Amino acid sequence: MRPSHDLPVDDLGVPMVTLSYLIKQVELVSRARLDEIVAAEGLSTSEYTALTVLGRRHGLTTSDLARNSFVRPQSMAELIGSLEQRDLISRAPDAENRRRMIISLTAAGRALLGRLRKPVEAMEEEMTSGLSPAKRAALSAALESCRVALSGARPH
Amino acid sequence: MRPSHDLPVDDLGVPMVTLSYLIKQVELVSRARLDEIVAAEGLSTSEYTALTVLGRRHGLTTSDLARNSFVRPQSMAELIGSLEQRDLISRAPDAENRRRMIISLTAAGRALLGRLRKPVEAMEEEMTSGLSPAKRAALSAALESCRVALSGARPH
DNA sequence: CCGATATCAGTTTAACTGAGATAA
DNA sequence: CTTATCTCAGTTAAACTGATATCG
Repeated sequence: MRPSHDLPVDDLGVPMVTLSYLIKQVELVSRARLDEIVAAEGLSTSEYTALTVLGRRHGLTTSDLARNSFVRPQSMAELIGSLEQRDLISRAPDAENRRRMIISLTAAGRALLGRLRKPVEAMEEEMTSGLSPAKRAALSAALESCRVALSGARPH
Repeated sequence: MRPSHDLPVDDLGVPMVTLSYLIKQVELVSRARLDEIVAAEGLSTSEYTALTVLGRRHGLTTSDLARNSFVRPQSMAELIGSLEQRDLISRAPDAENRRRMIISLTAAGRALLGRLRKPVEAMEEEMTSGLSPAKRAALSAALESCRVALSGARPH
């Protein structure tokens, strides 16, 4: 008899890996690759991620980015300050709420993202090389479903 | 005309989110939930993860676990030392290689994993509540394919 | 007055690098 | 001789908490 504290097993009794463990493992390997790619442009992966979010959505503040990355505003402020010093982003007070400092990519920031586009796409191509286009699309859709189900957040 | 440094867009010109970004986002939300769940038993998510790996595979050392989590052996040694002090794991020299210290779960460690099984499963159920069983299975398979494609392609 | 944002300051944590001993 | 493991020690990086000011 199997004790109740055993890990979940499949039909053959093989210990199963949880979905969150699999997600973490894929995140670890893709993160390691991304670290190398963006380091060539002097960026950390966290900085790169912030830049891509800023390239996709407009009118964001440091606090918005902090919530997006599950860190405190003070932590994100340090990262943003570094990007600002390097002229990859700029900030300007929101006309409607002068407490908010709206962040924008500079031309240099957009150019940097442009240089990283191909190598990042190549890494993702390699990562999904075992999947048909349909399965890859299903993977993205399933991940988005997981994100929404757990956070209740609005779609991108 | 769209400058070459623009981010990828879909057929409607909507900026697209990369797969690695989606994976990171799902990892962030599931990680936040897992943090809360395992904190009830005085664990960090990293500690919980190490315990689940040890519950699934036998004969592992600190260095093995470090490789699995992409950290240095010294970092994993600190985590393992803490689990050992709490009697959740024990270590014994490998008979065939007395330099290796093989880690095993103690009865207390297995019991702890047992107590966490249901709440963790409940979180994953919630995360995949928008997916059919077939789609959830496909998600796991696709993630495993991604992991192998990226990590199998490189030495070390 | 309250809530959100920004910012300054100090602290903690979890990783890191380096060095040295031992076993196969 | 080389490589892998373990361990001790110090360092760094990136988060954290706390406090303060301002805007709406």
